[in-house]
Amino acid sequence: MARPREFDIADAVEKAMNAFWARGYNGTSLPDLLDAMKITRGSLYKAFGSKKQLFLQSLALYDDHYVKPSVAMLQDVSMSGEHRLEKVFSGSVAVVENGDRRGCLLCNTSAGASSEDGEIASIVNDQLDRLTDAFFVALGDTTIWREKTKSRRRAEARSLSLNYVGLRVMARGGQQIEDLKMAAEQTVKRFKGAMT
Amino acid sequence: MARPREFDIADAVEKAMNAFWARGYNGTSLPDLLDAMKITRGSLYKAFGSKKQLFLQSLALYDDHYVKPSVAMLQDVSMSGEHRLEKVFSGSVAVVENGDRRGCLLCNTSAGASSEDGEIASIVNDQLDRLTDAFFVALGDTTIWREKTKSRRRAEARSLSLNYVGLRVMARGGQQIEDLKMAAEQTVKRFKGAMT
DNA sequence: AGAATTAGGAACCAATTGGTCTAATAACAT
DNA sequence: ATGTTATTAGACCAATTGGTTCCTAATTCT
Repeated sequence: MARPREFDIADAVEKAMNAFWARGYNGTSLPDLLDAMKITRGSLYKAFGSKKQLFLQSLALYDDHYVKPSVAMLQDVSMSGEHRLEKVFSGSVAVVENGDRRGCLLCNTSAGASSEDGEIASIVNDQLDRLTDAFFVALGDTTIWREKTKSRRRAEARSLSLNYVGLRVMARGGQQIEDLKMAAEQTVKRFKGAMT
Repeated sequence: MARPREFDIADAVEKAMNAFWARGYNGTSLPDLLDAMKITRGSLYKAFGSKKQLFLQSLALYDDHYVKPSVAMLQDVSMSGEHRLEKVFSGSVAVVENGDRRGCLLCNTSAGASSEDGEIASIVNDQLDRLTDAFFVALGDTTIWREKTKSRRRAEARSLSLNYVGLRVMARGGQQIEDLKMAAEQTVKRFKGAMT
């Protein structure tokens, strides 16, 4: 009978995800991961095979924990489209106000590891695209955008994605909270009215 | 009399800047830099002191070559504000169409090295802030935004900065050109009219 | 020619990197 | 107690990292 594993795989992946989120893929070394995960080298390689595979699993967990719930929220018709979209932007500012400047694992990776590894890029872009699609859905439930053509809403969803990524990167890069807040609020006006 | 230097400092810094731009600060190793700059280790350390100092000089060169000229262009009253702003966004898409997916050294650094080094973050944010200020100036020369309050223009300049950073990061991360283009064009509509 | 001074070259350094390997361990079955 | 099997522990590996050191080289001056 085999010796049982002493750690929980899902728990370990979550710890790795947080390490990668804080330091980026390239900036997170094996010792960093071992520290964060509280396991030894042999255990890490036995369970995950390689640093990259562990990163891919971290991206999948990020999807489960953050992207899918955000997409679901953006598609939740029990709330107005305005409210749903606003939650994304105000939420991104709120975490900074709470002292969390990690930004978004997808956005950080887009600017870093993606250009070195097409597989990573593909997975990251798939997640970002799903977020854009969810922006599109929520725009269809706003007073301002519901009556415009799908094509226009599609374009605006893409422009909102630029705002989202920009907001997350600027937050991570240390921009002033007041500036981030103002930028986010102005972005919100685009689907909430008062764009005059 | 000392032996004369065999390479040109400015030329070497430009080559370093391009290496850092392509691979990021942490992703660019000393051998990468020596290759790109065509000098030896001793020469690099003699001339620049450290990898970080070389990076700071690369950021300064990026400012001279890209940020200052963009700021000047955005403030050039011989063109309409609309035209100036549009040039920034269409130009960012055009370089991608030309095969250049490096993004923007500032944006990449914001998502990467900045969080590990406050000095780098400060310099990067100073440059980004100047770009935002230049957006503000150009907005004041657009038909749509010239008659609104400074406060509103300030907010919109910040929101446009999110779009700019998002566009550059998405480009680097490998997003489809058509999507980037649509996002940029939709962003342009915000100061060029036809936001209906 | 020798002196002075900085640059170039190449070896070296300690530390770190992602990954490998082997022995001991933990669990259950016989 | 022995056998089986996957896990853990910790040492090891080749390569790489940013930086240092020391000797040689290039230039001008006296």
